[in-house]
Amino acid sequence: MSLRDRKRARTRQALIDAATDLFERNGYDETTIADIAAAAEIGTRTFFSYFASKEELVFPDAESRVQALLDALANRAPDDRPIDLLVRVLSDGGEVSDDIIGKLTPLRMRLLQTVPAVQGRALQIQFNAERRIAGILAEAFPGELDDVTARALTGAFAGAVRGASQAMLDRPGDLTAEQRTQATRQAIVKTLGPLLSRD
Amino acid sequence: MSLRDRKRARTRQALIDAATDLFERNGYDETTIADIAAAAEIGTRTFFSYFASKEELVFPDAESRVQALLDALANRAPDDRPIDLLVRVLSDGGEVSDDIIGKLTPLRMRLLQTVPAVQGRALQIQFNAERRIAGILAEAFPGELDDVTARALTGAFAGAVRGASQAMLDRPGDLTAEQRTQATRQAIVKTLGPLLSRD
DNA sequence: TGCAGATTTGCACCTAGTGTCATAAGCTGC
DNA sequence: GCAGCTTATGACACTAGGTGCAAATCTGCA
Repeated sequence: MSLRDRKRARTRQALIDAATDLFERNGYDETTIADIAAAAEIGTRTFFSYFASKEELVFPDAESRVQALLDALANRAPDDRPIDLLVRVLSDGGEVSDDIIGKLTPLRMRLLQTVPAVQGRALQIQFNAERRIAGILAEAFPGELDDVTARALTGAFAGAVRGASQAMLDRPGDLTAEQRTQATRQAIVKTLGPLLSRD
Repeated sequence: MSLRDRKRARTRQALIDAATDLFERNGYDETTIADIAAAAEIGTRTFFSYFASKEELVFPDAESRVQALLDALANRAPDDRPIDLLVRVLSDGGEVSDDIIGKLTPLRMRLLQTVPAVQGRALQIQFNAERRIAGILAEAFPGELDDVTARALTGAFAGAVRGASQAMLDRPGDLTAEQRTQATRQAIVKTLGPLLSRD
């Protein structure tokens, strides 16, 4: 990794850290890009060579996460059905704890529920991921799964996960992450059970 | 309906028409709100008392459509399961041809595929609708369906419909609306079949 | 060291969107 | 049909996100 790349990575991380901090302290809408850039000690204009918009800051590793999902789709057991792959790859709510549960993850949860722009962007990212996942799925099961059906299946599964997760977040009370995951999983099984069981 | 209301409705429609026209002729991004307001002969500031943003122009009847779906959920047969309600209410792709297939509907399709902001907003609208539908569903089947499961089920169905519809749109070729609907329906049945069949 | 290519950044500019406020228009009771 | 209230309108000023451009700066490499 060249000096250039290392420096760039450092600046990028500095932006994420600065933004996380400012969002938490002053709120998302109240924090301007100029603020963030200043905190990371770069020019305002330069910000946009790192992130295309303020929302992107909340999903800094979106692409690598999606890529990880796609890669995970590659290794499959001989008797895997499409749904088995989806379960294995997406069952943990799509929330692969890629980052080491830094300060950003809980913040993101909060912003998802409070800032429309962030929610919209998240849905878009997930939607695009679904498209790519379905593409791979259709490729992996030629004959068995045409692209429209693959898309429907992926959408159904992702929709169930998203719905259950969201409902859990809406539900008040002090539940541990463990409990939430468990309840989410249970709701999905209850919903899609017939699709999951063999024969 | 008072003169005030009629006038307001007329202005609102004028804005939609003007926007539709301008979007079609010059493109979405190239059309400014000032342009639209000028074409509808109102002040730029006044635009925002009719629509909160440019995207909203593309979904002028979103709220009434969702409301129609929610109302449709009310009349159910004695032996309807939750999934039966969802099928009946959402199976036509959520695309109730409420407006008389004016120029806006095909334009919306195009914008959905080309303008990220529009796509994001559409997903948000659908997502919120899912929340409300799930709420009604959970209420309608107490004991049987807790709110998390209701959300998962609604998400799954809506996700399947959305996925299949999107895949159909991605698919090139000159298919009639009829053919598309048919293929979409078929993919959904193929995907969710086990959930739909009784016992 | 010196050059080529990439990065940074200031500057000017455009558009979306909001707050404020004076004015105009519609409504309601008499 | 008029007085008084409410609501809609639009002008003005302003903030913030975002882009294009060109000069300045930095890095990689010979």
